[in-house]
Amino acid sequence: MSLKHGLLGLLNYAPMTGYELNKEFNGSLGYFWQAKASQIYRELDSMEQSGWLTSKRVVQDEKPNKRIYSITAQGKTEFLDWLSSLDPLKNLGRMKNAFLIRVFFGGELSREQTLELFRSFREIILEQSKQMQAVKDEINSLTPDAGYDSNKAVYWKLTALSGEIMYKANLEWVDKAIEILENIAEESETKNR
Amino acid sequence: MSLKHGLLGLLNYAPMTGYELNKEFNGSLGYFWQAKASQIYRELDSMEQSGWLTSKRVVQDEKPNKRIYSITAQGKTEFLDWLSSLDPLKNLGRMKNAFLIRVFFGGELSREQTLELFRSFREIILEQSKQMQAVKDEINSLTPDAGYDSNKAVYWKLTALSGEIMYKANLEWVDKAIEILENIAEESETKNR
DNA sequence: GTGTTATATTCAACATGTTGAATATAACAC
DNA sequence: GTGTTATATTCAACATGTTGAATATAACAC
Repeated sequence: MSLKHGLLGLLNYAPMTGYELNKEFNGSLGYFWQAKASQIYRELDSMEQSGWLTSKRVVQDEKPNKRIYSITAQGKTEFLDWLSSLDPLKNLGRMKNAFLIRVFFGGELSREQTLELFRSFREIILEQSKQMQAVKDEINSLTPDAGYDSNKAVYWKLTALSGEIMYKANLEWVDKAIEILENIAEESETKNR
Repeated sequence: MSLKHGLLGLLNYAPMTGYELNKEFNGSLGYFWQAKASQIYRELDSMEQSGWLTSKRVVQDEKPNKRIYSITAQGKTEFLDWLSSLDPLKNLGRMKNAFLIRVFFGGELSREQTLELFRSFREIILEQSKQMQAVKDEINSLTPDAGYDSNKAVYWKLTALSGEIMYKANLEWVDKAIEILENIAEESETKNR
């Protein structure tokens, strides 16, 4: 139930339309949880039915009508309960990593093919880690004016730090893996001479 | 489509029943991709309908009947195509991390509450990293007899190495986070004196 | 002038994942 | 003797996630 609660948390800051939420989401939570706009709208619907939100339709002339969502008292309770509960932590930490499934079956490919996979993967991780770094710099450059809240910023920085450390570790692993595979390739070449 | 292809890869080693596949899965791919038995049975059904598998029903006296699945030529092609394709890599690397959603909203809780969250999270990660370590030791102790295949083992070791490095990085982050939060707590205490 | 982006949803169809109940017997643990 | 584990699926219901089409206008870029 992370997406619903993430949206609830954003609406806890201020009422918003689905469109605005989608943008907010992509600029913050989106770095560690992905969701399409169509999913967000559907979740908002279901949250309203649960009584966590209310919505007001605003008629506009020149643009499509919009619907502004606000969190209810019940929604706030739900959000804070979820946020502070130690229970759902148990399911966390278990990582899902589709690339490792392919690595696991690497023996079915040639060494050149697996090396190519690893090199492509390396580029993707490197690209993402650069984006992460940019976000980190942005957060660190926030100044106490313009809605800056040092208490919130501490936690935003911690999420960016996690991204930084995890990408670094992933790169370290890819590099080690490439090195190992290249050495094996060389060894068998030497043998074949 | 990782689960289907993961199961395909296991059936590429040998024909198996859903029950056996579930056990195999939990002892290997399950470390980086989770699936319930009921999901596995359903996927097998759908894979058979796609022509990737065939199944044979085996009647047993004392135990429930079982169904043995075998990979087809079409299934093998599908598996190898998936394994070597560079295309699906693009969606990878994007991490989903439900704990970070909660960290992001840490400002809504008291410092003691967030510290409690981090400490609980630390225990969970530590526990999982120990399990990972046990698996790593197991793989490393494999010897060339008993179905050991040094080419496969290289890749199994690489998956275990990834787990090791990622858990280590996650622990490094949690420790840093706890340190940061404790220092802030102290500072505000000092101010309040 | 032509194409793209921003605005603001809604909808359908399908894929993937979770929870838990139901069935039935043998073997092993305490 | 009583409870748990292993064997071997099947099923229903629901939750979550993905893909892509549909609608309509204004503003900006080249």
